[in-house]
Amino acid sequence: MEEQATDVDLLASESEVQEYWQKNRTFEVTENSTRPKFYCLAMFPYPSGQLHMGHVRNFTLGDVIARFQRLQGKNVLHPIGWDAFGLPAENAAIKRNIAPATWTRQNIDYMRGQMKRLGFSFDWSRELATCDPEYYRWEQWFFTRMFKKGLVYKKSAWVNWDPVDQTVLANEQVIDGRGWRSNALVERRQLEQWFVKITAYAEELLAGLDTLSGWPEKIKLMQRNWIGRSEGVEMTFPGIDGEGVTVYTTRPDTLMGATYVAVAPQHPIALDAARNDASLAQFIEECSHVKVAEADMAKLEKRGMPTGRMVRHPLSGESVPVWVANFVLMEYGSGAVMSVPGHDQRDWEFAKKYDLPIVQVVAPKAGSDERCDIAQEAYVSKEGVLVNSGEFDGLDFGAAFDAIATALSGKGLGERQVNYRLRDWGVSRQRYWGCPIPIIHCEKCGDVAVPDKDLPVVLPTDVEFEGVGSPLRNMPEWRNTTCPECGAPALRETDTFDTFMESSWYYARFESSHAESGMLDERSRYWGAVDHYVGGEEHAILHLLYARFFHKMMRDEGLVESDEPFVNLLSLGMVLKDGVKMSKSAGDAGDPQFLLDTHGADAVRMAMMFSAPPEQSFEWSEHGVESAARWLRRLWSTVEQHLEGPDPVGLDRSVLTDELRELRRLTHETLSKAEDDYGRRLTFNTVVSAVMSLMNQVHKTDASAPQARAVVREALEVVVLVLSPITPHVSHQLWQRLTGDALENAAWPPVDDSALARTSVEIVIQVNGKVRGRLEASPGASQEELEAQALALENVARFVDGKTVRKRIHVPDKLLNIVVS
RNA sequence: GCCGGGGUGGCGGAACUGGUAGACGCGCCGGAUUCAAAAUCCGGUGGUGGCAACACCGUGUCGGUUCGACUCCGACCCUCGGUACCA
Repeated sequence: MEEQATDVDLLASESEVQEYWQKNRTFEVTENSTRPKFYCLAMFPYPSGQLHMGHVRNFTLGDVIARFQRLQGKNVLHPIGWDAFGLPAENAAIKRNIAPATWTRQNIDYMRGQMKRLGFSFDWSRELATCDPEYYRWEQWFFTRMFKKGLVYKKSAWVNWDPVDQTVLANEQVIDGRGWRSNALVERRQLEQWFVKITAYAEELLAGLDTLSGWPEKIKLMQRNWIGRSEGVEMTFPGIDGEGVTVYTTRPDTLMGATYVAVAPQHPIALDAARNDASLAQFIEECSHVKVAEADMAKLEKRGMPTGRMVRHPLSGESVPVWVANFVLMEYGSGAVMSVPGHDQRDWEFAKKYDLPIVQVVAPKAGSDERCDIAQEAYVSKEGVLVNSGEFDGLDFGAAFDAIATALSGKGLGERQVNYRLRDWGVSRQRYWGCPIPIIHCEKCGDVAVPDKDLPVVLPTDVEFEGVGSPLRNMPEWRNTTCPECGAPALRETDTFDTFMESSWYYARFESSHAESGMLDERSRYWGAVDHYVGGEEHAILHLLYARFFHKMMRDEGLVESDEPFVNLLSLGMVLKDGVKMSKSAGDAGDPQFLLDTHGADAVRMAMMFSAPPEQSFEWSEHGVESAARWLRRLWSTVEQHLEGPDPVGLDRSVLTDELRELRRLTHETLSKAEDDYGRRLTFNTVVSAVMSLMNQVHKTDASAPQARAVVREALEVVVLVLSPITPHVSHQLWQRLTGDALENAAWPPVDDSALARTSVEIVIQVNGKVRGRLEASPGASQEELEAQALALENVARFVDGKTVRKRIHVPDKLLNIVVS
């Protein structure tokens, strides 16, 4: 039936549809709808210059969900904005001598154009950029609330310091221990910085995960592990000739096997000991030339040195040496650990290396088949019982934990304690391109919050930025101010916020778009939590945890009502290019512009959706785009040819041929599958393939008879509608032609269950689990019936004859397995 | 190092609850159309053996559970993401 495809100009057609959307403000939403609300949000992008295929995937997936929910009759909020502060703008400023603000605004303009070209159904009236004073003003306002509440404090923390550029470096700017521009050996330095007490919410952040049934288990598991709640004992090893050392352990049962104590290189006891020990001082100095990152610390060769100090074992009273170890983190716990080389592999290796004693205090229970040879490796199991532990011998893990904790408590040297791996959130950045921290330092009054009436503290944008030193520190006219409390001359804080601050609440601001009366307004009550949040799996921990934390702080401030910001989460795999993730640091690899210009937005969107299911990472290849465009042109010409025929007659189900019944069954199966894939499974690749299969069937159908035309018409309408979330431009045009109505008025049609009924099913016949034949049977055929027919099949008989049938497994309407011996 | 994923034809992937492995598409091969080509349409396509019917092998590796394993369990290899200052 195929004629040659008419040459449809997909590109011209797309700009026509986009003009229509713009003119009709099709996707702008208000809060007074009677339809149920649905808030769909894809993680907003950093304006790095141009979109890459990772963005295309992210926003297409969000758009598909938004458009599907509209077809389901929801009032859909689908906003977009820009995570506009950040490091790359400063890098660009240095490299190209362009102000960060100018560079950022230019990038936003270009990327907005690309997004419009991709046909995303955003409500553009709600667009925001986090570098707008109108936006960050409320972040500053909120920070001062938290400051007054005591959720914000200052403490000293480590940074990577570039001694040549006189600047703090991000971890990614430190390459092999050297500054990326200066190539200077980076040092660790301590600076006074602002922290927000996320640990105060650790328990709630952990418990809240159990309520998030719409989140992938793997994300919740990662967050649980990140928070890292543990139950243990904090105890002190009293000093002999100086200070004692406090340690935290989750294995107090092994305490009698502690043969030394290891402290971080920056631990006070280490620094003190180094004063009279040049080689120790040298060792500590060497340890300071490691990047602040945990991964780098952990990959270090484990090294240590004795401090010469001794402490007393809290129970045995024996002298225990204190060592400095480069793998002990000052910022975790008390910066010291008790070392039990018999029952901790890392301690075991350290003890072997430095010839420290290894004592076994736990042994496998009698009759256990656990391996235990302290000479070869540490025995780390919690299944054993205590030995060599005096009065505690014979106790298992639980009993020993209790007994030793009680003994320590009795001596006043230790207490049970719940500990978290989670650390407080350091929000200070020694950067220019960020939101100014709204604090004023007064010599008399200390750190004072900027009063509401003086907000926002606007970041000056007319700066010379060279990447050396801090521009804000060098701007006395900005920095010098007066104390809001006493009126004396005072200085502004020159640090800016971590950009995770801005991305922790933007979802809420979209709801109360452009509110001038406050951070959020009553519109946030209508929209509530984000119903579906879409974004890359690389944000599984930091961004999503900070946003959950921020939401709870906003709730406790009376700004939002829900406990969690994101009801459902779709965590996307990476789009890889040559095996690595696409990101701003990967340059402009994967700019979709050329593909948009040659094949159009629908083809790019369809190819992207068809490539892989959302959670999966995959290597991007352009090959699918051309074939998607070809497929869409063919769909178009098929619809056109259909419309050239006579007007359709009404569908009469009672007179359909088997072939037409089959096509109708496939049509309604596709409809049913697509609804499930869009709404529940979120696998849009399988929607595309189901629709392709249906079209293959349409092409095989002889559509000359009136009833055939009616069945084909139904199939074409289903194809156009079902595909419309993915290919909105083509669907818009074809729906108009098929139905005479606008696509945005369309509703998802009901599945006709009667069309789904089958007249016969294929049964697979197995012998001993191997497929030996198939047969057609009526649905519901009995096992006896099927077995008789099966044994009549030559190939089945061949494997059964001369053997004894031992068992039959029957899966109704699917399979019969005959087990013989 | 630690935490969390992933590994299926030449390629992207499908198989949803333990029940036909490879749907759908790309690529490739053959055919139609064409003076010829492009475009388009039709057909074939996991490997090995066989004229064929069909058989054997096959979902990273090794082992286990089961009538039956891509799917469940154990060990390992490779790979990707995160690792608190990239966002």
